[in-house]
Order: sequence, then structure tokens, then C-alpha cells
Amino acid sequence: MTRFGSTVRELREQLRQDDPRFSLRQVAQRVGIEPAYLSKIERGDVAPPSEATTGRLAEELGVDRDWLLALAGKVSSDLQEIIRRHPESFAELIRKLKEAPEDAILRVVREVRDGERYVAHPG
Amino acid sequence: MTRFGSTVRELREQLRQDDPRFSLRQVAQRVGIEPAYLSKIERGDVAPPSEATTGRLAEELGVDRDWLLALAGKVSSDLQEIIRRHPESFAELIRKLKEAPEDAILRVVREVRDGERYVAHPG
DNA sequence: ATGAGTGTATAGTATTTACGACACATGACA
DNA sequence: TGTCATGTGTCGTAAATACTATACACTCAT
Repeated sequence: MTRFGSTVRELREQLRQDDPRFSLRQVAQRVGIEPAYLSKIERGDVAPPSEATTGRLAEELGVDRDWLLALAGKVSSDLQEIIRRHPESFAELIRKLKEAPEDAILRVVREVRDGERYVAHPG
Repeated sequence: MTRFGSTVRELREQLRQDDPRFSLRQVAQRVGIEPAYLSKIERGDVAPPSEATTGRLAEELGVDRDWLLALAGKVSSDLQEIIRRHPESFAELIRKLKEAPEDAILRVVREVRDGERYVAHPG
């Protein structure tokens, strides 16, 4: 159903072309899981791994953690915690941005980033 | 640890003052769970229920679904799905708003709501 | 031909999630 | 003094989550 496994495999094989340390076994060891498990993950034989494991996998493969988590069908727990502090506001904001194209979201991001009017003042 | 159970109980007992249909048993029946289970939920004897059950509970108690889900330590799955479509943008946006006060978040919400520049045009 | 490294097949498991079933004690009401 | 509704205590459990352990077959260089 998801492209998680095949994506991980492709990423790993790309890296492997330049560096033999990216064999399934060695990556599994660095990530801290059994090779057999990573094999099943890459072939989609099992569901994507936990948030923690996916995070270490993302770092190992040099891709964005939130991006890989999304492929795994998850949302980072630290983001969820932030949302839970203002559930109604964030809910409205996110649902409003549901139909928005990527660049519109990025514009909001940029506005928030630039405008110090949005962040709490340190002094 | 969480105030989920006690909050549900308080809400229910408030409603009950005007309407005897808000006994634990009757609410449980309308929500579609066993009274014993709701009892344990309200006393914090068990973890908050599933997203679906929490949603029905919110409706029954007349409170915001996302708000009650937050109390349950969850984020609505439809919000998560939206985030997963643009994981990196949303991650940055949400983390940027982490330190922002409620009214700053609301200002962003309002800007997005008003500015049709953010939403996809139907025509 | 053997040892090292590769990926994979099979089987099993601890923990968590999300409840249901049933019996019980209490209090009000007729 | 039944009976009706209330909340609760105890026990059990199906399904999902997130893996481990072991053994196997293959390839390639020595």
C-alpha cells in the first residue's frame, strides 16, 4: 500500500553505489535493528517501523525525518504535542490549509518565520 | 496524569443537573460503550479511549472534538493526514508556532481564513 | 572448497491498545 | 420490601504494534 519500504530500499541502494557500508546488514546494525527485520521493511512485508526507528533510519539515509515519518504514515510526536497545546486553533489552521498548494503553505511559513510579531519576545 | 477522565466526569455531571439522561449508564449507552468502561475512563483507571470513542463522547458532551482529543493525548487522524501531505512545510510551520502565544496563532489562522490568496481557487 | 558477506524465510514473542462481560453494593422510590 | 437505576470491582481478551532469533541459500574472492 505505502511506498515506504521501496523508497528506503532505493535510497539505500543509491548510497550503496558510492559506499559499501550501506548494505542491508550494516545499515540495520547502525540503526539498531535485525537485518531480517529491515529486509521485511524494505519489501513491505511488515508495516513501517516505530517513530524512533524511522527517525534513526532517516538520519542514516540522509533524508528529512518528518518526510520519512510521513511516508511511514506517522506524524512526529513532538509536532503532535505542540498541536495539543492549542488544539482548536491548530485544527482550524491545518484544515484551512488542506486545499492550499505547497507554495501557499510555504508563504505562511515564511511570514511566520520573518515576522517577529508572531514569536514571543525574549525581553 | 491526564485530566481527561475527571474533565469528562465534570462535564457530564454539569449536563446532568439539567437532564437526567446524562447518567453514566445512559451516556455510555449512547456513546456505544459499556458503563463499566466509562466508569473506569472517568476515574482515570484506564487510558483515554480510542479516537472514535473520544469523538462520540465529545459530541455527546457538547465540546469540541479536537479539544477533547487533545486532552486524550491524541491528534485527529484527519489532521495528521493533511500534515502528511506536506510534512516538511507543516513541520516547520508548527515548530515555528511552538513558542507563539495563542493570539499569535489565531492571527495566522485569521490571515489564512481571510486571505483567499492562500486557498485554491475553485475557478 | 571455504570463509565472509549478502539478503531472506519462518517462527515466535512481549507489550500496548481498546475494549466486553458479569457480578456486586448502594440508595431511592413505590 | 422488592425492584429499579445508579456507579464500580474483577477478570478476561482479540487485535495491533514492534520487534527478535535462527537458520537458510546465494555469491564472490581467496
